[in-house]
This record gives sequence, structure tokens and C-alpha cells, in this order.
Amino acid sequence: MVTLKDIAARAGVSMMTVSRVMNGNQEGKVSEATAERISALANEMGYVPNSSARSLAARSSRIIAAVLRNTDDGNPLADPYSSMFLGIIIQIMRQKGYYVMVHYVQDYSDITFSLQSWRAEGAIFLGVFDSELRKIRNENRMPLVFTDSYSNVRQIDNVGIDDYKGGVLAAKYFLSHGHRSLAFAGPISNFKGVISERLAGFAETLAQAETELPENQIYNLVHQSPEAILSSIMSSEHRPTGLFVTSDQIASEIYGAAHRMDISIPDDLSLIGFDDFPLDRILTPALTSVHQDITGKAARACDILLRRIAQPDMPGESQTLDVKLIERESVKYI
Amino acid sequence: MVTLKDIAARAGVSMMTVSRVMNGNQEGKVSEATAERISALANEMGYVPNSSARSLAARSSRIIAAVLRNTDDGNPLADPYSSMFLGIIIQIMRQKGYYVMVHYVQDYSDITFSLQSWRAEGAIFLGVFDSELRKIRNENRMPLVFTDSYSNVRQIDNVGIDDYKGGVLAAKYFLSHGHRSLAFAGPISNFKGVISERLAGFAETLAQAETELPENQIYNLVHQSPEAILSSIMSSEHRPTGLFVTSDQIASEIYGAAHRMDISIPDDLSLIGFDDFPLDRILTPALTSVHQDITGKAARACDILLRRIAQPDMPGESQTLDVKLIERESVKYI
DNA sequence: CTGAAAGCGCTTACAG
DNA sequence: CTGAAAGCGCTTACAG
Repeated sequence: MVTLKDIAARAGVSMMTVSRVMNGNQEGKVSEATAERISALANEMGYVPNSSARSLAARSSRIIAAVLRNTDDGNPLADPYSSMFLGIIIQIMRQKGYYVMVHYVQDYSDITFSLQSWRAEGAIFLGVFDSELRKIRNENRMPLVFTDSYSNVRQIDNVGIDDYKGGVLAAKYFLSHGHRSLAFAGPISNFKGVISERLAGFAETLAQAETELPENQIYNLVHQSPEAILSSIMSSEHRPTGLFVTSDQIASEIYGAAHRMDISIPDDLSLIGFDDFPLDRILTPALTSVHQDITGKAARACDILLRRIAQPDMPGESQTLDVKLIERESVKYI
Repeated sequence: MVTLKDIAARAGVSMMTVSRVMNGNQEGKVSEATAERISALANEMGYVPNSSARSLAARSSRIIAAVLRNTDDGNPLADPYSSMFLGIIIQIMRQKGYYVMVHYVQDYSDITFSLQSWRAEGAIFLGVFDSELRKIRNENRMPLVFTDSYSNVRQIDNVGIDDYKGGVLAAKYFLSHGHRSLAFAGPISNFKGVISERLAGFAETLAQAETELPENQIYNLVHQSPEAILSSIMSSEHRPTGLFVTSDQIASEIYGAAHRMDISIPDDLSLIGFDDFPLDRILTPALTSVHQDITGKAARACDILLRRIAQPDMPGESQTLDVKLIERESVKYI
């Protein structure tokens, strides 16, 4: 491997001069003549700077950590949401001269280790980390950007979407199409978060219109399979005519189950999803879904992180992107 | 940040002793009593080793590079194939104590820089790099594992699938269902590779059965849109009854186009895809597809790379995974 | 505009 | 079983 020392020796200058040239932007700190000569030499010798050495000496790694939760039931990037999000992050960060290291973490202690070991300059968290958020921040005093957080911790950097409005839009759309008995399905937990907000927006809008969303038509996917949910819906007394699910991933599983159970969407049951994946367009019927701008979300997360790195004492920033309903063919007019 | 020195000072031993304890596996090189004492101390002080320093001193980074081609039309991880593959790599490598840095490369020089700068211990290439393969190897003398390579360069480590057989299986399936006029669509190039092999297997099997695959029914997606292809097929003289496409991604675009153009699959046109994505099951009609084991492929790529790192002079290893046809509902019996 | 010195936090290679 | 010395390849902070 070619080092600064090697180049310095061949050029007859000190390491420092070479270092200055390699780092560019030294504006007038090196004479142009020598700068050019050294650049050419470095190029010719195939010099590639050693990032570890740079990182150690400069105490700046140029590494950004992308932190995903390790779902032990398989591949965290099998989910289109995560993979698209991560894809954009890598693209933007690379362009800004940062390297992206991806970490799957099981629990809290993994996070500290991952971030500190390579002295990451910042981290973006994909997925919900609210329950450990305070601890994460306490132990990792570097720029951190969270996504979809509904944590009470103040002054965190976060980018999320208007989940409540998403639920409102779904409800209004069902109402405008004459539905008067509805159901909801998602991975419900006890914590305030994207799921509970989407449900709240949905339920409250229906309540205002005096439309039913009975307790037993709120299905928790943590406990029940799509098949179980569908058969419960279809055999209900006041059979719901529409189902709102909290992701297109879930919606596609509902399609699969409905197909196997010979339930027709939207004739037997109307469906609204969430995310607006490209997939939605090619399903039959094409899926009506609440759109969120994943690419924009990732870009904003990067933007906040980069600004926070440049200016650590900038005030905590939380951005909330808008959502909209994309009308397709999975909701029947009753 | 806590350093070895800090711990050494508090423990009243030398840095070397602490270093030995932190690296474990020093079997009898440190007395058990001090080892335990130091471990406890390190834990209590919240010690996290500095990977840059380690990397620099030990000349071993524990970093694996995952190299993807930067498709400037967008997000390299929007493709389910790449994201699932990458997801598995990260999971396995993390478990083996390696860190994964993801690199999108535009061209050849990007690769060298990416791999050398952090002194990656090895790299896995996702996508086709055949045209630059020789140069990549010459300039980067570390363990490299390629995927889906049909390069003539000898002794490379590669993991691929039996693409030719995939084409054969699709052809045979169409034939067994009474189809006698067929079409093919994929991103065709002049190079020998996965696409040309799938086409060859398909075309040669049809030729043996004296079944048509006329030149003008071999569509190049680089030049034509799914819509254009469908309208060309539908207006052909000897109208093909079946279409074989080289990925499920493409198949899903065909579904979309067919839907818009009011062409029924499989009634107007039968379709076979390639990859067997989870998505296939929820399309209507469910997509018949040639299955490849992406998870297994990724696991094997990791396995080869890890063995090559441990044993650099092991002979070049090329693994070819089997494929099989998954029968669903997108091919009509004629 | 250029350079000599010290140090980032570790490991290697040796000595005991 | 333990340690002192040197060095990995850079940058920082100073001096000129």
C-alpha cells in the first residue's frame, strides 16, 4: 500500500505537504506548482488514503450508521419500506462523502457498541426505538436521527409522517363510498406510535360520523393471521364492508388470504392500505392506499443529520411529512 | 472515551494485559484472576474498543464491502432481489463478527477506492461486473466473491444459478401446456450472462420441439416498454400465446401494462417469470415462475468469502445453485 | 508556503 | 503469565 510517506519521499517534500494536498481545500496553503506535482504523483502511484488512520488521528470517521431492528423471523431488508429507505440513505450519504455501515441490532446494548466502536459521526434509526430512546441518547452523544418516533423525549431529531391524518383519510374515503361498518387491522401494541395514531385517526373520524368500528373489529396482527381476521370479519353479525390495514405489506397478505378463501376484493370486502408501494398498482384490484413519501423521508433524515453534524447545537428538529390518499380500485361504492 | 490505557491504569497492569483480556481467546496467556478483574472493570467503565485503532495496528479491519451497481435511475435497493440478498449478507456477517459497509459504484475506479480506503477484508459483488472483472481483481488483491458471473476469467469465486436450466424449464412447461408459439422479453445485451443463458435455454428447448420463437418475438426491454411489447405481441401474425420474462420484477410490470391494456393473463397471454418473489403468490393470477434461492445464494457467497479470508490460497470456487419451476396460475392449458 | 514533533488507540514482536 | 518498545498511517498544533 502506498502511504503519504512514500509520496513525500518521491516528491522530496514532507508528509505534511502531501497530506495538505490530498485533503484539498487548503486554499493557498500549498503552492500550486507543488500541489499539482504531488497530485499527479499520488495518482500515478495509486494512492488511496487509509481511512482508519485518518479516522484515528482526526477523530472523525466519516461513517454514518444505519440502525435497523433485527427481526429474528428473518431478513430486515425483505420489507420494501426499510430497503427503500436504506437505499436512499446510502445514496445520499455516499454523495456527501460519508460511508454507511448497516447495523442490525437486537437490543439496546448492541446499539451503543455499534455506534461507538467505529466512532460513527451520526446515526439514522429505521423503525421504532421509542422505548429505549432515552438510554440510546444518553450513552451515545453523537448526532442521532430517529424516524416515526412518538417519544416524549424532547429535542430529538425526528422525521415522521402525519399518521393520524392517514387514518382520517382512510375513514373519510370509506364514508364517502357509503361504508357504514368497518374494521381495522395492524400490529397493535400498548405504546403510542404510528399504529395507534393511524387507528386513532381512523376510529375518531368514524365516531364523528356515527359509524361503527366495534372493539371486536379491531384486529391485532400480532395475535391473529390474515386468514383468521378475514374469517372473523366474514362471519360477523354486522359484517364490516371495509378494512383498513396499516401497511401495504399487510394488505398484500390480505389479498393472498382472500384469494385462497375465495373472498372477492372489493365485492365482498373493500380494503385500504398504507404506504403506497409500487406494487399497489399491479395488484388486482389495484390497491387504494395512504401514500407516504419514503424517498422524501429518507432524504430529510439525511439532511437533518448532516446539518446536525455540521452544527451540533442546532435546536432539536422534528419534521412531519404529509400523507395523501391514492385512489385505486380496492374500495367498492356501496 | 475509555481506552485500554485508562483501564490499565485503574487495574494497575500494563495495556498489553488489558488488550489480551479484551481480545479473549488468549487461553492461559493471562491468569484467570486478573482476566476476570479486568473484564469487570472494562464493563463497569463502559469500554468499547476503537475499531479504527485496531484496524490500523492489526492491519485487519473486519469490514466486508457489499458492492452494488449504482443505477442512476434511482434506488439500487428498490429491487427486491438486491435488498434481500444484501439483507442476508449483513445478517450473516454481523453474526461472524464482521461489519458491512455498502458501496454503490458508478464505475471501476470507485470500486478500488471503496475497497482500499477502509482496507476491507473482502467484498461481495451484487450484480454483473464481468466486463471489469479482470481489472477489479488485479487492483484489489483481497478476497472477492462475485455473483452470477459468466466471465472467462479463471479461478474467481462465484455463486450463481443454473440460468440455462431456468430457460429450459420455462420452455418445457409452456410446451407441456400446449403452447406452440412463444415470446421472450428481457434486458438483452451482447454479453454472455444470466439473460443470454436464460434465453438460450428457452430458445434451444423450443427449437428441439420444433416450436417457434421467431426473432421478432424476442423483445429487448432496454429498448421497448412493457406496453410496446404487449401491443406488438397481440398484433403479431402468429400471435404468441406465452411470454417468458427474465425476472418477476418485469413480470409485474407486464401485469400492470396488461391490466391497463385490458389484456387478460392467462386467457389472452400466458406468462412465466423468474425469481419466485413472495409477491408472485398475491398477484392475480398468481405468477408461475422459475425459482431461485436468493437466501441460499447470499449465504453461500458469505460462506465462500469467509473461507477464502481464512485460507487465501484455497482454490477458486464456483457454486451453481439449482432452479425449479413453481407452478401457479399464469399459464393457460391450451 | 513548509516542516518537525507528538499523538490518536491499538497490536506486533520481542524479552523476561 | 506480564510488560516495554516500536509502529500502524494519518492529523493536530505549533513553529518558522
